[in-house]
Amino acid sequence: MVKNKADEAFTPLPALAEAAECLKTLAHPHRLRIVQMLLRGRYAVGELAQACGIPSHMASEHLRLMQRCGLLRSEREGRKAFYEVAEPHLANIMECVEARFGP
Amino acid sequence: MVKNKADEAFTPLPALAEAAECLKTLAHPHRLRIVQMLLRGRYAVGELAQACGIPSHMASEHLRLMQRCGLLRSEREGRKAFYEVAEPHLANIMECVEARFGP
DNA sequence: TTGACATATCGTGACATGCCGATATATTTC
DNA sequence: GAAATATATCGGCATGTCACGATATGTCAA
Repeated sequence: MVKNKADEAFTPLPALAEAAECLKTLAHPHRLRIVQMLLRGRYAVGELAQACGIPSHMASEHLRLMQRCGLLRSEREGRKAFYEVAEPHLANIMECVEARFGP
Repeated sequence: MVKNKADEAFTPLPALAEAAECLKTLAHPHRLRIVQMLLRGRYAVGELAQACGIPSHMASEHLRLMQRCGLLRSEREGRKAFYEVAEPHLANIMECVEARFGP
C-alpha cells in the first residue's frame, strides 16, 4: 500500500457529499416522521399526510425528494400510491436518531 | 395508559424538529469530514481547514455551527482553538454513515 | 363520459444557507 | 508598542429550501 493510515481512515469527499445529500433530505421533521412510519410498514400518501398533519400534496413532495435519493420506493395500487423503505441503512440511522432524541 | 401503541411508538414532532436541526447541521461534506477527524482526536481550526482544503475562517464558521447545536466543544490554548466532540452519539451516527457510504 | 378521489407537478414569495472578501479580536514574539 | 499568527465575525450576493394555492394527471364508479 502506498497511502499512510491517516489518509485512508477518512471517507473521500465525493462520498461525503453524497452522504450529505441524503442527510439533508432526511433532515426535516415531517420527513423523519414519515421515515419512522415507513420503517414499521407500508403506507399510502394520504395516510402519511394525515399523520403529519399536512396536506397530501406536500407529503407527496417530501416523498418524492426521499425517493429521488434512493431512500424510498413507491408502488401504485389502484388510485393510491404506497411507499416503503428502499435503503436498508435507514433503520440504523433512525435508531441512532431515536437513541439521541428519545422515542 | 390512554394512548394506543401506534401513537406512542413515534418520537414527538418537537423532538424530531430538534433532530432535524442537528442532521441539517451535519449534512455538509466539509462538516462530515471535520466530525470524522474529531472522532479520532483533537484538532485546531487551521488543521481542520487544511484537511478540508478550505480557508480557516470558513472552517471556523462550520465549527461554530456544530458547536451551536451541541455537537462540538472548543478550548483555547494560547493562540489556537482546539475542538473536540461533545455529543457521544455522533460516533454512532457517523458509523451508520460510513457503513452506507464506505470508509 | 362525467364526476369524484388520490396523487403529482407547477409557480411564487418568504426565508435560510453557502461562500467569499474584508475586517475584527486575541495572543505571542520581538 | 508593533508585527505576526490564529480565530472569529460581518456584509453581500448567489443559490436553495419551504410552504402554499392552483392546476394537472391518473384511476375508479356510476
